[in-house]
Amino acid sequence: MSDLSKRRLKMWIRMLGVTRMAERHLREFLRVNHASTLPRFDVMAALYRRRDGVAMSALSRMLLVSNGNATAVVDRLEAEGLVRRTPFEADRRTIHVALTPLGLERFEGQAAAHEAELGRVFGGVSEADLDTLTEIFKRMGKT
Amino acid sequence: MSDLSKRRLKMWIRMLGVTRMAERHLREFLRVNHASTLPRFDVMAALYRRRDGVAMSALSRMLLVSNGNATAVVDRLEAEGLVRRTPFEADRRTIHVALTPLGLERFEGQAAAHEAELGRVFGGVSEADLDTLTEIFKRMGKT
DNA sequence: GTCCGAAACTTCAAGCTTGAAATTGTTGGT
DNA sequence: ACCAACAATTTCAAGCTTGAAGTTTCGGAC
Repeated sequence: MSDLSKRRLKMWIRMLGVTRMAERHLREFLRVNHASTLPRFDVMAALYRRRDGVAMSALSRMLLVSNGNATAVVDRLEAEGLVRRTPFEADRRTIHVALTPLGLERFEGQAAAHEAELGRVFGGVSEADLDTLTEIFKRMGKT
Repeated sequence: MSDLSKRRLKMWIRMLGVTRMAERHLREFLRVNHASTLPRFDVMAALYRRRDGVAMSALSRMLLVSNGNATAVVDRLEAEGLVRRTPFEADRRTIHVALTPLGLERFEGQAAAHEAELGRVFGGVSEADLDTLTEIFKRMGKT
């Protein structure tokens, strides 16, 4: 195998390591301080950005997870009263999901804490590195 | 919240996106072409690097997963005959896991294909970006 | 030698995730 | 109006993952 493909592999392994570290830290944080989980937080964050509600399919596309997965997480959030499903009249196949007032309140509490926690996870990263990463990831996303 | 913390959040979200894309692509590749999964591949890769076998605890530390998780994946690989558990005489609490000849053969077949597949996933990334990322991730790992 | 705390694994329940199959609704061609 | 293809969602089985509790073993204090 070429040297280039070895370098790709090395980069990927390191990237995976950093991502797992950060996820582990954030999962622990949500569990201990907010009795929640990463997938729940992700769903609520997506619904927070689209306050008017989104279709289930749009939700799973945003989060890059399968449809069945989105259904399962939304089921649990709905059972806890944090999220609401509303039938969409114009097309009765689709269902709109949105945060309930309780969900909104709960999420806003968690979001600030989550943002602060990221400071603990990535505190050692220089501002220059931060912006370099964002730039490169942005380019990668377009491919 | 500070501008800095917003930039951290932005970086993290993009990083997560890229990682999920890549994982999804690789998972699909392993499923279709090798009837396998990412966790199985990860375990076998770890065992390939430590050909003489490792303790279960060392394995889960390498992979950044819980002990229970390592047990479950090794159980399945063992049932398929790809991996072997050997009691360790010097300390009967620990168990050594190693690839079987079949597992070794199977992994070598997959590893080259996996490396090639990474070329498809990260083909659009310039060599300069590749090395920049590796550098930064290396620094991040040390924190 | 005995006991107690720590270490290495496994087990377990609950939740997460996937991909495929099933269900229900829409739409366009005829 | 029919119906076949397609689209949105849910259901399902299987596998993944975690954190906590349980089992066995080790090692040091006494």
